[in-house]
Amino acid sequence: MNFPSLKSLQDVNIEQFQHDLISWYQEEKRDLPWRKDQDPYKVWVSEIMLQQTRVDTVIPYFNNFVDKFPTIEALADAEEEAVLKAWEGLGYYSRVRNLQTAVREVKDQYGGKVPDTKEEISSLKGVGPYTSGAILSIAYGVPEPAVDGNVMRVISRILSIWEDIAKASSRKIFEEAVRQLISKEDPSSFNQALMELGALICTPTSPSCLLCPVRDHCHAFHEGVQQELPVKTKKKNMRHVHLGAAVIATDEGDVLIQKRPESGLLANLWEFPNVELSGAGNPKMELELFFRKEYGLDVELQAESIAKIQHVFSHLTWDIDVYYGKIKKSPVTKEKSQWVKKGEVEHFAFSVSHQKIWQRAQEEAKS
DNA sequence: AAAGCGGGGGC
DNA sequence: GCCCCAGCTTT
Repeated sequence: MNFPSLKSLQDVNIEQFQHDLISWYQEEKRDLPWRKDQDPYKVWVSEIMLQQTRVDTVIPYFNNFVDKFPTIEALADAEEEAVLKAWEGLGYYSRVRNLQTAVREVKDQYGGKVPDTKEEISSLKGVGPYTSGAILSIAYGVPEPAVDGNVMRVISRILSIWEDIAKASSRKIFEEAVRQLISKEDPSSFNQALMELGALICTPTSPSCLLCPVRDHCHAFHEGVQQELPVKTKKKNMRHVHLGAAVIATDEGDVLIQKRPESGLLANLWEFPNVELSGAGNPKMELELFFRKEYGLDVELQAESIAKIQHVFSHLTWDIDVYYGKIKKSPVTKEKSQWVKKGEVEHFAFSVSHQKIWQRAQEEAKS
């Protein structure tokens, strides 16, 4: 394959670059919980959590997760409900469902040992090009690239690469660059150093070039174009969905919840009954009709909504009108729905938007 | 190649 | 408000 944009590699003193980068990393690296050992399982968990998620967000989740599921075996044998609960609020929930699927595969097919070849590890559910390289280099010391958003940003500046990093095909260019730059003696520190540099120094906006340990190797800095790199085209507009949701409670202190479908958005998480509003009629009427048809319940909701909640996803926005209603307890006909005690709601995994709904409803119940 | 998939923080 | 974040899977 031909990489015309990598001619700048010839200008880089690779040995010196490795030394400057790794020395800085050894001196400045943050004390993070997944850096306490090289247990492949814990490296794996951390890398999945860190996908599209900041370090500060991940730290408490990681500590709780490895406390509850300390080994491959423990996670493989856990209930999915418990695993989702441990992931609650972290987002991209398919990550953890794929992780459990993959861990069970490791237990059954690899004797409980995380495989150490690119082919085997890449075949595991949820392990893509980045994660396989990260686990191989960090846990096993294999000199494989681990190219994430940080690395593309850093390398695009160092080598002055103007490819659009939003394109899937661009990743291979950066992998090839890293393959030539990576330290064979310490690929773990090298890969983590690139990401640490991207997080601490070579940031998306206003990079701290004057503090950069590899400034002397950086083409973008010498040309004064570090602010213009990387090139990244932007995404499309997002969709709005208008929902009506209701918290239905009995005098005995039960509330109605339901489980979302096993695929798609927020798969297998719990939520309060809700329906997409058509705009024909008012939300209260549409919701009451929905309860009659889907649950076989005659609900009289409060006339006014108790909250309007907007929740922004990466690809769509929910505008939720929240209602509250009291009802006599009676059997429900809808599948995957059930009455639960108010005090037990917290044992189920909800998306953040429905956690907000529950919080608001409890305030309403008190008043 | 493009779309679907969460949630939070920085500016 | 927009952009980004230690990306992967499905279509």
